[in-house]
Amino acid sequence: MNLRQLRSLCEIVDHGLRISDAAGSLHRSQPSVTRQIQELEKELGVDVFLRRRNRILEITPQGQEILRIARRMLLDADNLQKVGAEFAKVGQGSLVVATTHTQARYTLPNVIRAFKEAYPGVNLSLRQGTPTQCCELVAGNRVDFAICTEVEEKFEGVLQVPCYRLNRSVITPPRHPLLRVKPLTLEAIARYPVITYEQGFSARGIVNKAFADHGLKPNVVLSAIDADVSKTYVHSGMGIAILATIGFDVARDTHLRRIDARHLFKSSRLNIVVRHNNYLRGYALAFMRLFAPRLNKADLEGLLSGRVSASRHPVLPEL
Amino acid sequence: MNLRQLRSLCEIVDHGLRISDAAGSLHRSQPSVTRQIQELEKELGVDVFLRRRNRILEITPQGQEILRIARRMLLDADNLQKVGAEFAKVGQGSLVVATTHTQARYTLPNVIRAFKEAYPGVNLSLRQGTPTQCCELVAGNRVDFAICTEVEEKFEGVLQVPCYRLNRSVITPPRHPLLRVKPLTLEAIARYPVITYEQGFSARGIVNKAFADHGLKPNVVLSAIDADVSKTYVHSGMGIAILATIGFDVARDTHLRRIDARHLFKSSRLNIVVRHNNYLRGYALAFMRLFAPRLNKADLEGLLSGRVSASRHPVLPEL
DNA sequence: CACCGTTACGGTATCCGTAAGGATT
DNA sequence: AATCCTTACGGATACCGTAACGGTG
Repeated sequence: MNLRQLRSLCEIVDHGLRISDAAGSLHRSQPSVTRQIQELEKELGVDVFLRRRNRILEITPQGQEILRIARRMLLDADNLQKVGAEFAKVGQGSLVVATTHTQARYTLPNVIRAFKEAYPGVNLSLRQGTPTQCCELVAGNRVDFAICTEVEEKFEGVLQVPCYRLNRSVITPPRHPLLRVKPLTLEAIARYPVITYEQGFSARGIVNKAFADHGLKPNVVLSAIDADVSKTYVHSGMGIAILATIGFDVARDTHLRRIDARHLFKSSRLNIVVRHNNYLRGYALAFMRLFAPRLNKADLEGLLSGRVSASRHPVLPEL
Repeated sequence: MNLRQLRSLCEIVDHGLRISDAAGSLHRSQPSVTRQIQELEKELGVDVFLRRRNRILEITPQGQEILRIARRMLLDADNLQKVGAEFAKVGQGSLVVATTHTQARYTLPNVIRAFKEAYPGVNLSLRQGTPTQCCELVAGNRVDFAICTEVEEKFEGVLQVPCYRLNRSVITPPRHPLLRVKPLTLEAIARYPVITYEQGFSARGIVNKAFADHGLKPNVVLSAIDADVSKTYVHSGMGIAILATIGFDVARDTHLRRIDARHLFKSSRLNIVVRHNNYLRGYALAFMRLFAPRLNKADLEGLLSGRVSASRHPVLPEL
């Protein structure tokens, strides 16, 4: 058995069971890939694919099982490379972090500045998406880790480590009638057109639920994935926004007003999202600790290797 | 990178950093093994071993990290073979279970009888040892799983799944004065010579602690690893024995008497011990369920893959 | 000198790509 | 006809084992 064979297997599956496509992506000739699979099947003594006259129809149950293990092995092969890179050139390499707009724009700038200073040799890049997309990137090992609010779905092999608690605020234009409602109520908010996050963000679910629980139906005039877009429309008078408090920048958003609404909406958790059994280079752990200093290296490695499991309801600092 | 290189690495480490020995065990020439390591080091760009003039002194920290991952990959390679065997010949193959004397002799006979009937094609073998030895066998992937009482030490990658609770009884010859002490007390027991398990069994620790907590010091005249040996000496009048209740066979031990002592000694847990990320063939899971029907296949697989973590204090049936 | 790991070399087995074949839509 | 997987074949490559080499106790 052979890693090449396993790579072929995974690539075929990832390309919708088309050997030719897999071959292209592997930079191999197509017959070569065919043979890898044949030899794997011969050695394990099982059919991995269900064929019908020179055509692959589906993967067998055995194949599924084999695929799962193969993927883990390839991930480990990748990990070995990373270990090599880590020790060959400590502090040099690349780091890819997936995150949402809000975090990229409001939470991470300080972290990134500090990181760049500490690790000038690391090529840092951010991939932006919804929390769900971030988790998918982590699951597929396309990024080193993600920083985003929690996601309901479970992703195979993906671990969410809660770091902070995010509260909500209502953002209004200056002299908005809501500014005089004290304390702020959901009923009051529901009287005005609302701008908030799109489906797919946990915030959206929380906002919806809060209103629904009070038998209210907010008038959502715009869903955005982006706090800046939301604020732009608030400023233009289209409505008020319900955003994470961190999305309001006291220094720059002087043309807007913020009303704390933590008593109205459930807070959500801001997580670091990592892949199980993924080797994280030293500077990746350093980035995480810059983001959440309370994280402890040993704990994190325990979590990653699956030896320890995360406590489900830790006390989290607010951001 | 390839699996041969990783196998060489592990074998070298397992043979005390002697390449020649590793080569022998791998059925390869010694230069071949040397080259595997050189190529691995070249490809990863790290020194795995610290050499000093043609002699390997130790493994580098990088090497340690690499070794960990390599071992996991080789385990997975093994798992792939098992998946193959499983589907090629369902219900044929071999199963190796580590256990202690007491379980082999008193708990497992029924399980094994049922198993043999259900899977006549499986070559079942038992390896006997102390609980600690059983865990070591699991850790080293030398057995499929183990059934034994709990051990204090943590073994890397080894998972203990509690299944039953074991109580203690005092075993005496007929007409022993203790038989008239009701209720039985530790003070009463301490007046007589005691036979119990050797160090290394959780029972020994529990027994010692029970006496110590009452400021008593039992007069242990013999430590055995074996309930049958203990009973033999009880019968010969050497003393009374403190054993797991299951170690008393009402039908056959007519020449002995049993006094329930569950109120005096902490019960201990009887666990199934499995290795993390180990593929268990269908009949291995079947064996476990014959032993502990409350085990659920999906749960077990969840545990094995590390997705779920075991509840630490489940309610257990008594055996 | 016995032992151990590294280097050098020649033969073999493996694996790749090209080309051709058979089946399906 | 176009697409897709499989089989066949020649050449390059990788890998193994033997033998020779250099340190070490």
